[in-house]
Amino acid sequence: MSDRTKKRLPFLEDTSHPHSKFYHRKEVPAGTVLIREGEIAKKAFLIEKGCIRAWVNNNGRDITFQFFFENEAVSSSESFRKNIPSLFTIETVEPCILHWIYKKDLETVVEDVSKLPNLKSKAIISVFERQYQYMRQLISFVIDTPEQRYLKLLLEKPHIIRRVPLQYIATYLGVTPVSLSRIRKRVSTM
Amino acid sequence: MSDRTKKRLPFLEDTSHPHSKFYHRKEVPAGTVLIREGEIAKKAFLIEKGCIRAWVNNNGRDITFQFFFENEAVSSSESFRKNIPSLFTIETVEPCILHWIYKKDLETVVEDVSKLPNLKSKAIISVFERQYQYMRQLISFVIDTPEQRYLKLLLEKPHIIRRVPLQYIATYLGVTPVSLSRIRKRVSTM
DNA sequence: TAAAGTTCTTATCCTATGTTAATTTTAATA
DNA sequence: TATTAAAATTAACATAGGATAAGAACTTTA
Repeated sequence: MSDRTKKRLPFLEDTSHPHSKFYHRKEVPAGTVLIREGEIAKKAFLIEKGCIRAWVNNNGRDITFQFFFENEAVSSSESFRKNIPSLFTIETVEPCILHWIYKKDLETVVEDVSKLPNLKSKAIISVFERQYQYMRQLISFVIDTPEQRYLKLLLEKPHIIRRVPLQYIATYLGVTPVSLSRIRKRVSTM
Repeated sequence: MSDRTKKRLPFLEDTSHPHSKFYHRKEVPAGTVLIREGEIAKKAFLIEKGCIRAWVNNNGRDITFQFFFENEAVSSSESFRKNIPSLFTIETVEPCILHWIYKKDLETVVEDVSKLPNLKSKAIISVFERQYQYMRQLISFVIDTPEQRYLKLLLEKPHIIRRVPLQYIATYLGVTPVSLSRIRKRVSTM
């Protein structure tokens, strides 16, 4: 019997350790949804044991774009930081032992960042922003075709189309310049 | 004449402002390399004016995976943080006005993170780590075929292959389960 | 062990992209 | 403005991947 086909375990008692770094600990079965797409994340998780995936719904099919394993931290960081709906669902793939902390308990971290001297604060915030952009770009690669990525770029970031040579945009979209040229022709005659 | 086809400007004098957030300011022509793939980043940049791309060399061809514009911060953050060779080149697409700070001047930021209480430090470091993973995954999408991504996964993260059902791995690689099944067959008979 | 359900594989057909090369268009330089 | 160079488009061909459906293999449950 492989790890992932073990019988789903019942929830165990909460075995909180008030002095540990993460305050809550629980075993959950495979297939447990920790954060659901569209909801606002209230917890951040640390995986003691098990495997988790992050996925987005694309026309009714779930598209996985990230896996997490032991000793990795997992949360929908933009949702968590900004109180906005999560772009994706976080779900266990195997039965897991998880630690988590509630947003309110972690909030001091986020607040303190903004209290740092200006430059430091800016530096850390820019890392968060960059991460968010990378994630969105990655999700676009797993759910969209090159043509869809081009159309999104045209709609969402027209300044890139205007200011950047086609050859660079092509590779950015994951295709050759020749193919992007064909896509543009196809799109313009629609 | 479009922005990007303006004549390349000569380097101007350094107009440092000791009391500004970023200490150095310079105009550079289009096509200027700010950080070269394989070198260790010593500076972080802020774009006052212009456009920058990040690209990786793939068999002699450059593959762009990110653009940066006005008021965005740019650096090879892993190279910067860990003194390791940069995975990519950072190059101006248009003539740019840039501000930068040297690593040694910013080092207090990074150091201070590690002096934060344990949990805060861990949280911020995990954001850096996550960003690095997103970036690598993104680069893999722009430079590799699905088959190459599968082979890399097999080599670099065999635990994912072992522990995760094929249907999830397929979408993670950007293909359908049917296609991944074909790829596995193709690969196993080589 | 048998039955049912799920996951994975295989087959067919179609289409979009890669590759290479030639041509046209646009931009840079004298 | 003329010349040259670079970038973008187009054409032709080969191929990998998407969609759908059917079959095989594997798991779970009774």
